[in-house]
Amino acid sequence: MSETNTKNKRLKHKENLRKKILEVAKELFLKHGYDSISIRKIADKIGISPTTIYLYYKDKSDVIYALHQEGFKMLATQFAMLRNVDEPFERLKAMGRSYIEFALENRDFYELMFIMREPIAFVNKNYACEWEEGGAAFEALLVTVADCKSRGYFKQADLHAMSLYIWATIHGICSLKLQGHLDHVVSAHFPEKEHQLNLEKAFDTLVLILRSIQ
Amino acid sequence: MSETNTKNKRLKHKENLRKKILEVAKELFLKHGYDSISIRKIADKIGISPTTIYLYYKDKSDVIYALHQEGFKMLATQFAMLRNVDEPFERLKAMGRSYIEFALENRDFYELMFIMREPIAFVNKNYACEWEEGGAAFEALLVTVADCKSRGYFKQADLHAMSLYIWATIHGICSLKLQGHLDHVVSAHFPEKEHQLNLEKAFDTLVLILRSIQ
DNA sequence: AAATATAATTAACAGTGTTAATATTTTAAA
DNA sequence: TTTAAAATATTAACACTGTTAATTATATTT
Repeated sequence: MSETNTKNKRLKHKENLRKKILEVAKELFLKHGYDSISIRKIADKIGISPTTIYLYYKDKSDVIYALHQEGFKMLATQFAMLRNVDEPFERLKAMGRSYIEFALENRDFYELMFIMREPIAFVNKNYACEWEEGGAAFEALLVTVADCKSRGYFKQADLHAMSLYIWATIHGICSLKLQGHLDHVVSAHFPEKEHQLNLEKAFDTLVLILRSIQ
Repeated sequence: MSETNTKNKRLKHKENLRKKILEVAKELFLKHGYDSISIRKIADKIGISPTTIYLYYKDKSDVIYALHQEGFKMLATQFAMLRNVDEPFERLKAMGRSYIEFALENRDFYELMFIMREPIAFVNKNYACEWEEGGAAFEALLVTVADCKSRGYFKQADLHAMSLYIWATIHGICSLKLQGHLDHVVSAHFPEKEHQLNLEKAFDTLVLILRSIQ
């Protein structure tokens, strides 16, 4: 009885400290960016020794991968709210807007999830399996595109290719925006234009095009 | 006479060492990736002291920015070969293929040029102007899209928005491919498909769509 | 040849991730 | 309850990183 009790306490403590490490890592990440996530800084903030962290995470990229997973949970939560949009093309548009909104409001997380190589390199070398969270998000897109097709949209295109294409386009828009390329290049050629609108205009163009190929 | 001569010699020596530093940095970059570009490693390879590099480049991000510029020269060279393609839509397709080819054959350079934040942060903080090389590449796209429009393509869409959209789409395809997301996510859902084709299929979808909205 | 620029170096600072050896604390058995 | 064992945490150290200030060496000019 008391054995299992103490065991549970230890397990709970382990879990708590593991969570605490992730929490502090997230705090550093959101406050001062990716580069200032440091094992030593995390340890200092918690009040433990840097090496203790290695008892809870394999290495630094393990911590970063945990952060990566956090981000996908956030995105999944946002996507889940769109399930009640019945008309598939409307849902597709809403997903696009939601994705862009996520990218703009969680820039660092988006970078970690879709731009940086480190987290996916970690999962490749350690788990040797696939990328569950990302796969789930892509599945949501696939289902919606399939629904669109069943209602007469995108007749000429392959489901697989079409989904990939849509994701690539919206990711491209977000990626260029976040890295500053969008405003930078465009302002050089269109100094009079309002930069904030570039992203919206690119998205509207996608919607326009998708509608026109119905 | 002899004064200017010795002055020239010194200037030449300065230029040569500056070039040598960049050359070695490029070598390290291409052989072992971005992360193994280190001031100390560059210095060791040349046989000079690490601090000497600071007499030729402001700091590490200055070296990396120089590498960044190298990449844009390479891309410009590749684009220049397409000027003789007369039919604008054919030229647009060729540019897209050329861009993708560049990304696949110079993965590290592409990452440095369009994905990483460091070089553009450097130019922002130091030159306070714009991003010439990138601007030139975008201008080439703009001109081609304008030519397409003048021949009846993309009637409904704005030149500006359309160009941005095309760039974003192709960049998105390249970006997802290079970071491994493309194959990773898709293979989870389509294990039987050939991964190499994902990129081509996404590009073909773009071309199909662009043609259909003529 | 001496004075003066220029160029390059050494030494040091303040960081980084990570490992091996050691100490401490907690749990289980005698 | 005391002792052996297991789990947990720490210190010290290694091998790196970019970068700066002070110093030395080299080349140019007076």
